[in-house]
Amino acid sequence: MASGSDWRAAAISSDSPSQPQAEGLGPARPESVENIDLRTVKVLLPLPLADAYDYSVPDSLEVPAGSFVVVPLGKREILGVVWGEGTGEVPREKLRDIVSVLPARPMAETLRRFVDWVAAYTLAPPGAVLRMTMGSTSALEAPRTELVYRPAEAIGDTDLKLTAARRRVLEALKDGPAMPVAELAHLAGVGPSVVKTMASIGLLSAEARVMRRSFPQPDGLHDGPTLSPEQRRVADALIDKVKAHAFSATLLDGVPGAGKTEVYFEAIAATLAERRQVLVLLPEIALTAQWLKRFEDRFGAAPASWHSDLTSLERRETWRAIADGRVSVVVGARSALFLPFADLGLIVVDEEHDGSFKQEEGVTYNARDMAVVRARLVSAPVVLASATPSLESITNVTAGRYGALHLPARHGGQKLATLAAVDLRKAPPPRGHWLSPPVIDAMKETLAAGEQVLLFLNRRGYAPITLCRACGHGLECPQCSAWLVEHRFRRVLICHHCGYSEPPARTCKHCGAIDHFVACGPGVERLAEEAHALFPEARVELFTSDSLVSRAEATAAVERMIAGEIDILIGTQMAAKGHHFPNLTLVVVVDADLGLNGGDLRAGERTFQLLYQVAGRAGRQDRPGRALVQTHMPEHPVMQALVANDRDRFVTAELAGRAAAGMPPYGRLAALVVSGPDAALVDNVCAAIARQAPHQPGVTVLGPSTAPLALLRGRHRRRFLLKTGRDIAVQPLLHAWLSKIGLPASVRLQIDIDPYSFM
DNA sequence: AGCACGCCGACT
DNA sequence: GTCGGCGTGCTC
Repeated sequence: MASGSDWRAAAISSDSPSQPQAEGLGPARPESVENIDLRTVKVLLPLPLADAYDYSVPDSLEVPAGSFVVVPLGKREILGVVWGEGTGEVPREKLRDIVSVLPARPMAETLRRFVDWVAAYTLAPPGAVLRMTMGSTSALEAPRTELVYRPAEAIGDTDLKLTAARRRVLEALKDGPAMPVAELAHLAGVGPSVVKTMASIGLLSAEARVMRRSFPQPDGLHDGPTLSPEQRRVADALIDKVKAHAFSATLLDGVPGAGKTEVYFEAIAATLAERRQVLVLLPEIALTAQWLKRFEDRFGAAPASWHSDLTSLERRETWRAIADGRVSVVVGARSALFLPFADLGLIVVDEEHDGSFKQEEGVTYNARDMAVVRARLVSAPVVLASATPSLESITNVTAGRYGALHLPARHGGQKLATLAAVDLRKAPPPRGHWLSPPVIDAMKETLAAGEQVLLFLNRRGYAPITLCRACGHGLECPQCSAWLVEHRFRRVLICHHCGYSEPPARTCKHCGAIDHFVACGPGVERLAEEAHALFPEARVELFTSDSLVSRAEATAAVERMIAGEIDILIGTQMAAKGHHFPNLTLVVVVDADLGLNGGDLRAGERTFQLLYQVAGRAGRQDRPGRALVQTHMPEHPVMQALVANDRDRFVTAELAGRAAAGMPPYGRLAALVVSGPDAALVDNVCAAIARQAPHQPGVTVLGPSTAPLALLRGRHRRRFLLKTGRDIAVQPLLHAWLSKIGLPASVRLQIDIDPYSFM
């Protein structure tokens, strides 16, 4: 895992701002005799270092706070940001001069404070957070240039060389701007070599021009959809918040189809009218062609998008355009939160309940929560939109920390799907199969009516475990303790945690038995096989991150589904998000218990959210859909609320459980993961950590336990869970506790504040 | 994050 | 004998 969350680096950093000055030194800047004429500044580097470094400033340079500067570090030169006055704590002989200041506008103070805030909250080194704001390492490299050509000043005595082609080139340039080769050659109807030759013999002069991608400007002037009176009221309330130019946090809550997107689009239009910038955060998976099309229909142009598959050139162009204020709307996944907006006027977090806003590696932040922090720092409104708000947000509304706007279901809108549990104890599927008889009957009816079926299962691959029937040995990843998952279509065994893969073998390494491997448990591929066997005529398709590798493939699959070219769609989480399939009338949750029993705090919440979304989307006006939920525990309160599709009842049941357990949102959690290649050494460190564990009211330390993946990428892992009351600040507590622990170099300690996944 | 330094295995 | 693997430590 990235060393970005190595707390040792962070620990020192959160100390030093409060560190008293050395004795006898002046209050603001130490001024010992030899330092009196030396200007120094703190420069934060985009590296996981403990803190900013001091550098001396040559007389010729002006370096206001926020300046992007090149500084020497060891024997290389890297880009950093001036973070403030020098500390004066570094001996003069270690100080080195800043090399240069980049001609870019300095990083805004609000963004610098945001970096510090996120670093302090997540206990990550500030440099690791800074790195996220720099977008890509090359974001500030000199912009690309291209050569443009204009007629040379004096061409008097070169008449003899003016061929017809050359004349056309000069004609094309007459009175117009200088042009790059390709454009000029095209316009003059000549080959590029003509232009090049003319430049080399002095008929044309060339100069370098900065290339800048231009971004189309969305505007709010296009006609929006006609809003219902309720939608208008909610939209107006959001517009007022935009116009206030002040911080506010608002939960925008409404069932699927109630018009949340249309309503926050109105707030976006209002922000554009104020000539300020907008950031829309979406879960990676929800940034779909459908969403972009809706945006373009309303605003006449696409927003700038920021996601993981941008090329480095696109990243650089987009980053700079945002910093220059040439981009007015950015839509992106969580990392877009760290972009250098010139004048941010509104943040929207759509699908705010979605777990993918939580970054699990490196700096472990939750983009939804940090969006509220950034909005506060820039004095702008933030809107959290969801049909199934997270329990955290619901609690924040109840406590008065966030406002709430509710969109009622549209009158005459589509009917909700009917939900029913299928008790797997009473109607079990045949051995080795996963679809129960009632589900198969429902599938038959649906297919007979020419309608579509979605089988939902959150297990990739063919089967979660492969066992040897002769000795019972399961196939495990050699680097992790996770099972290897068979991907039968691709003929490989894959570790879903580290990506390790190997070809399927016929011989068991443990007992030597040949061809005794057997797949255990359900996976989407196996489900596809079962569906195919049951309905040989039906067109079955997989919708998973393994079968759809690119954005384009995913889009194409969605289009095939809408066009009715698929009868049975089988998918993981990916299939459940953001799509509306009008002819889909049966949704089957193949194993709802997977979500309820994983020892995962939010499993029930996720299952509920999934079903609620699905229930709101399946079917159409004349033929409402239905959803069948296969479970072994239909009497579980969460399952009952789920089948009743009763959000309030679910929230009440789930919150009661959380309160009883002192879990979020009623308490705070932090996970500590200790890892290293030597298990005994890791255990020693854990023993030391356990000995120093804080004892105070409202604080519980659980662990050490072997982390759910006891061996990950060759490192043995142990986990502590720190549980405290809401009123306790976790960071100082962790700080005081862990600063007493000496860590051997090979052992790493990672901290995850507000963990999501318990894996 | 890089990059060097350092201490153990197979070779131009 | 050295070339080179990556564990460990440092960079104002």
